[in-house]
Amino acid sequence: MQNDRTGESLLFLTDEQLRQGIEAMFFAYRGFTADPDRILEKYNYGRAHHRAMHFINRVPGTNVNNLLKILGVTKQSLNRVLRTLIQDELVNLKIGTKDRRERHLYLTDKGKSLEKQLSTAQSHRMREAYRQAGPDAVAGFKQVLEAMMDPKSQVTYKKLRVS
Amino acid sequence: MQNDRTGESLLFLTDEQLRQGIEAMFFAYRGFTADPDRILEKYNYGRAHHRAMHFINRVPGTNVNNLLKILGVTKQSLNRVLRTLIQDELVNLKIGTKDRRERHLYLTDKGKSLEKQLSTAQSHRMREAYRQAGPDAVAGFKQVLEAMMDPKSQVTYKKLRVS
DNA sequence: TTGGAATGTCAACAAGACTGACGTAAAATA
DNA sequence: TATTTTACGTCAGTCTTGTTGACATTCCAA
Repeated sequence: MQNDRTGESLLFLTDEQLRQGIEAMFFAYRGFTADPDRILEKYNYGRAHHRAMHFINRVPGTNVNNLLKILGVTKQSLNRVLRTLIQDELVNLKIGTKDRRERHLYLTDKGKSLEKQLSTAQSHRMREAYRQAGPDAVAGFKQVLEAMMDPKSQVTYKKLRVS
Repeated sequence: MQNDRTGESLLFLTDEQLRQGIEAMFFAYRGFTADPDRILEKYNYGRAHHRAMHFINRVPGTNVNNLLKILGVTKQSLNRVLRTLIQDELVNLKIGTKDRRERHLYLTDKGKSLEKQLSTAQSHRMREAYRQAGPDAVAGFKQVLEAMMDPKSQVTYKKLRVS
C-alpha cells in the first residue's frame, strides 16, 4: 500500500518484527493494567469491575445486553460483578420505561468518583506514552490496534466514538 | 487544558484520544489472544502455557528464575504450568552443569511444534494488521507500546532483542 | 394468547493468579 | 568447616473471573 513492492524491503513484516510486536503487546498490556489494578486492590475490586464501570461511564444508561456485547463475557459473569457494584452503590439500576424488562445502568456519584480515579491513573500512563512517542506514533499505534481487533470489536469500538 | 503551546495542536493528547487508546488496547488485546486461545483449548492448555512456551522458545535454556522475571508471576503459578508441560513432553529440563541447582528449560520437538502453531496463528493476525497499517504505523505502534511498559518490562523487552 | 427476549439467579466447575509454609540440594561465604 | 543464601519444588488454601447448564420472571409483539 504505502511502499513500492518493487524492491523495497518490507522489513517491517519480518518474523522478528512480528515477534517483537507480540512481546510488546504482552509487556505493554501489563503496564496498561498495573496502575488501575493497584487502586482496585484497595477497594477489593478486580479488573472486571473496572471494565464494567468504564463502559457504564462511557455509555450511561446502557442496558445489560449491550454491556454484555461490549465486554464479551457471559451474563452470569457480568452479573456477579454488577451485583457487587450495585450493592456498594457504585452503580444504579433504572428499569426501562419503554421496555420494562430492560435495566439501564448508571454510575452513582460514588461510582463516578472511583471511575475517575481509575481512568486518571490509566490515562496518566497513556498520556506519558503518547507524549514520549509523539502524534504520528499515536496515529500508527491506533491504526495497528484497530486492525488487530476482531471485526465485531472493531464495530463496537467505532460505535463508541460516535455515540 | 492540553492545547497548543507554540501554535502546534496537541490534539492527540485530549481526554477523548486517551480514552480511545484505552479502549483500543482492550479490544485489540482480545483479538490478539483469540486465535491462540482457540488452539490451546483443543489441547486443554491455557494462556499461561502459551506464554511459558513462547519465552522458553525465545530464550532456550533459560532457567526458572529468569523465566519468572519475564513472566512476572509467582513460582507456584509457573510451576503448575511447567509441570504439565514437562509431563506432556513439550518441555525438557536440564540440570545446570556449572550451577547444578539451576534447571534449564528447552522445548522438545513436540513443544516446538505446538509453539509454532500458536505463534503462526498469532503472527498471522499481527502480520495482517501490520500490512494494513503500513511501516510508519508499525513504528509508531511499537514506540507507544514500549513507552507504556513498566521500566523493568522495558528492560526485559529490549534484552530479548539482543540475546 | 403464546412464543421468545431480557434479565436474574442458583449451582458447579476450572484456570490462573495469589500467600504462606516447608523441604532439599547446592553454592557461596564467613 | 560451618553457616547462610539461592534455586527450585511442593502442599495447602484462597480469590477473581471466566465457563455451562438449568430454571424463573417479566413483558413485548405477533
